[in-house]
Amino acid sequence: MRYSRQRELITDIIKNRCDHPTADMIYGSAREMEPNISLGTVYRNLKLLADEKEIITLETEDKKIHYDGDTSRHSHFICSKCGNIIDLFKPAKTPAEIEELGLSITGEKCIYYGLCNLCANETIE
Amino acid sequence: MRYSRQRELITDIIKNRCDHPTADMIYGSAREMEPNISLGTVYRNLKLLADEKEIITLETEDKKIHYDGDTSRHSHFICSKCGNIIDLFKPAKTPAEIEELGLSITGEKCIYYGLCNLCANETIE
DNA sequence: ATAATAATAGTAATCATTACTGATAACGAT
DNA sequence: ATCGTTATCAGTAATGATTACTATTATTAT
Repeated sequence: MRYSRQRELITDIIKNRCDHPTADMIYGSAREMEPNISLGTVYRNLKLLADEKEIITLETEDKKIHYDGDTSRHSHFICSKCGNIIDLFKPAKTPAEIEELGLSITGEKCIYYGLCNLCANETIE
Repeated sequence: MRYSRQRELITDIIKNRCDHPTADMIYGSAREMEPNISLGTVYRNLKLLADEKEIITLETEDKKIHYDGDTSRHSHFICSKCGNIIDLFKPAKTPAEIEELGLSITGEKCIYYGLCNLCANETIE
């Protein structure tokens, strides 16, 4: 894999964000530094980085892939009202039980749904 | 919500399958009973049933929505080779911990990835 | 520096899903 | 039971995120 300025930029953007941006959002950020960068380049590199396990993908109900630069074991909480994605601490509870079935776990995606604090308060008011 | 023969058929199909079919697969099954049923009808009713929480959706890496007629708390194991989806027992371990953060959980999606038994054996041979 | 070729910008194509439209069917009121 | 209202349907067109394609540019080993 050759070096490319564009890929380094995309990697930096994801690794330095604590939200879970879509390709389009990353494209927007990238254009601030690299105005001519192509959306296709963003998608191609996101897929590359995901294949290399440099980043994680989250398939959500908004039909867009969200990317996460934090590859440590952790799960996510998605607000069912606003769709906001919040990082949760490492759960990793049942894997042992699952491996007793003969299934070897190489990754996990654990998502909980509900209202985030902001939206829960909104509803009350 | 009015009764419709098509919706009943779609509901029956999902509830009586233990796999996690896509809209297209359900459409295929439905056409065996109802040859003129429309793909749009299948999609519309799947969305309706999901909104009513009669069924569950699974957003996976194959970019297709998979549907699950079992709405009881359970998680899924997806083979990263063949994409096969296997039901797992109820994990539901950390919700209490999560709710301590002030987040109220109304649903969860917990997916583990790895090789299913079939694919694991294939690799060895 | 040069050649070989990975990576890019820009655009076209793909494909799951959704929206639209005129026809059909469910069902409460008569 | 028929009628009128309107949800639902079949069929098709549109949408939109993602991927593929192509000519050009940039990286890197020699």
